[in-house]
Amino acid sequence: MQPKQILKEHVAKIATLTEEEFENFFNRFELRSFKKGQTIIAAGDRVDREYFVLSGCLKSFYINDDLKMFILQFAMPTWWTSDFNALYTGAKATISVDCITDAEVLSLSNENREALCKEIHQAEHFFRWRTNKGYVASQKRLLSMMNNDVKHRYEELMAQYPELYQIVPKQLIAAYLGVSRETLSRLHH
Amino acid sequence: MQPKQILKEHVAKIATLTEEEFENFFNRFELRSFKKGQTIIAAGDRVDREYFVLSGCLKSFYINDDLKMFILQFAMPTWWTSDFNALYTGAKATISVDCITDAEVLSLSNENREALCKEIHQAEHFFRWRTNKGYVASQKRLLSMMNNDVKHRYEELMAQYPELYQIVPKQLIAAYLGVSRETLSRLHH
DNA sequence: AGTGATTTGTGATGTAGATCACATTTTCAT
DNA sequence: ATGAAAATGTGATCTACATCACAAATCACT
Repeated sequence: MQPKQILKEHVAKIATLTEEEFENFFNRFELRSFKKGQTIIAAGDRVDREYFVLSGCLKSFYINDDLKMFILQFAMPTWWTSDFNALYTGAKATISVDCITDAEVLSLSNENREALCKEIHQAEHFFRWRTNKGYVASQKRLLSMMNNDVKHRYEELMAQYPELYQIVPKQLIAAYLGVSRETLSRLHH
Repeated sequence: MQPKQILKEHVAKIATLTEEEFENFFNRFELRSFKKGQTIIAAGDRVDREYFVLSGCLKSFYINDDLKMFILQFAMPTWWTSDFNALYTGAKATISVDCITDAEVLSLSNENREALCKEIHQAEHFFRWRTNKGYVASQKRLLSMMNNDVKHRYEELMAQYPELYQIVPKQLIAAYLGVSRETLSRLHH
């Protein structure tokens, strides 16, 4: 499927744009391809774009002072990713984003997003609901983190994204669950 | 300060409404007062309102099968709270909200929020940015949960909301940090 | 296909925080 | 003011998970 079509169907789930409006909407994006392992945002960068995933799998992650990695999100097709704090506030990135597999994305600048939201009421509507959903998902994950043990969280993740098991090295799954790779490995006993 | 004025100043930080627009905006809210200990949303309820805190302190929380409580948010003045998942999806509440102190809130129905967003482009803008901020804060908390030990998280919370120490029983602070009250009590050694 | 790098599994040991039990203090309603 | 209920402190013990160490397996590049 074409990038344009993928985005169109995604947006249509939330907002109603006319043909011309969607034309304008789509034209604000840039198509980009990345290879497995490539970095899209590195900690310390100025961030002025967010990314809509067309194909492949990205990860957004934080690395602490002990060089331990924590994964915020595996970004699969039709997911949005960036360092949203840096993007919204102008602060330097503390979250990095890179490619777990080869990937195609549509990138949208902060400026273009705000222009769209201003020009097209339904675009603002779309971005409001996109974030509403992200917010609810993030709160659910926080609760699961506090409430459930590793095994439970692992099964939850695999139930939701079975495809991850194939694509993503286990140590990254551990970094998402907030657990050591050794403990994850021992889970199957 | 008057409820109207509090809301006006809060909204003005994000969106620009004309006098008439704000008049319409404000009139969609209902002023309500609650006593300490009163329940605003109980798990299992249908949720059709969100709440803007004018005074006092609310908590939103989840209770698991073992009757252990986890606090998602202490809602202080100018904070918004609800079970947003239930509110947005129509599902029954899994999150409850009640009053830690006597409190005054402005309550807004789902219906009225959507009507406002439709009628007033800047209202949609406002709610988009409100959630953007919530989303970023939630992700930060998730990372802190994965990365930092209890002591660190406790100091972080106290640095951000020193007033909580006076107002909120320690066991509730423990329930926010995701730690037992005993461990929190031993932190000061 | 072969070789170095990355990923995974697994044992031994350490530790932050949970749980249980009970005493003490504080709060609140009458 | 007074008694009941709620909140807090603290010792003893338990446990899920971390960390370290190393071996085995898998991946990726020329």
